[in-house]
Amino acid sequence: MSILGDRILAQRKISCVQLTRIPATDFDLATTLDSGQVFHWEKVDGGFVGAIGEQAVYVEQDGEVLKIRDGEARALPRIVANYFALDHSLAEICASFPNDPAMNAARKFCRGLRVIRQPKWECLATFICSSMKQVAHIRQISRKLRERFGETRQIDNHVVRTFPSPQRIAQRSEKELRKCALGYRAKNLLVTARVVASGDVDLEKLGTLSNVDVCARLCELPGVGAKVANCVMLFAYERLSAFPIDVWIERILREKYFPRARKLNAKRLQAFTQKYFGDHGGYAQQYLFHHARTTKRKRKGRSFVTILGVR
DNA sequence: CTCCAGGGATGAT
DNA sequence: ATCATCCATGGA
Repeated sequence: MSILGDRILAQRKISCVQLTRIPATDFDLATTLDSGQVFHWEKVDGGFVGAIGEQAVYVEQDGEVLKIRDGEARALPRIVANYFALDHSLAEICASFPNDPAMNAARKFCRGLRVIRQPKWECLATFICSSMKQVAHIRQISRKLRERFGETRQIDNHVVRTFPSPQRIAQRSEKELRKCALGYRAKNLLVTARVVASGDVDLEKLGTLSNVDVCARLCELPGVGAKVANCVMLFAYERLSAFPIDVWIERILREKYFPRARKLNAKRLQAFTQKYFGDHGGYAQQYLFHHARTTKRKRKGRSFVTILGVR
């Protein structure tokens, strides 16, 4: 038989066999990976490849089952289930959302979206790089950081790069980091990496602190303000009440919850969201965010004129 | 081409 | 205490 034939057989064996199945009810993999909380997963034939920490993973969804590539790691099913937070009781969480038109529309639209558990440094570093960047840009920055400074992993015939450790980034220069399209964010990432690498701030230990204390400690880091801190709390510290307010969410809040209101500064908005959205506010926020960002095409009135006017 | 993006730090009122 | 400005970059 020809070499090509052998190769095809080998490939078919890899892609059809050796997939571990884990139950995943109330879960939508593609929606979750496209919801702007994680930025490095890449779509490949039928599924996605990416890294969970240091481990390369292939994962695809078949109804209420996740099929994952069983690599060397015995604990991979447990790692995947933990990463995608399959233990969150999503039905209860969604039922706890406020009952209002915007929230109901988002809840219906985002069915199966879960707030995942990300590695702390990776999440912190990525969101430091996220300021004034569109999701597509953040994906590109994440990819460049991984390509230049991360480590190579292999899953099937795909190459996956891990996110570089704080030590790894700490020993680069600001100029090197700027080559990853970071702009002014390079210095913030570099200084934060050096603070974390030095042990001056222990990201794991912050997990034992209260919400306000975690937020305060994170905000001491350069490039970390209220919004980034809340993203890290929500996506890496499992503080499900953390409610990040970015330009999208602020627009939604003003349009849907405070139509023609004056005197709405960031502090008042933040106070409202904590009280109104409650213990699972972070989930509610993520649903509102993804719904708005995904259905942005329908901007009304003047925008159509603008769109038609430009070529 | 212009617009704007999962903001934060700084200096001016 | 609140508000305005600047900061770099590239996809849409």
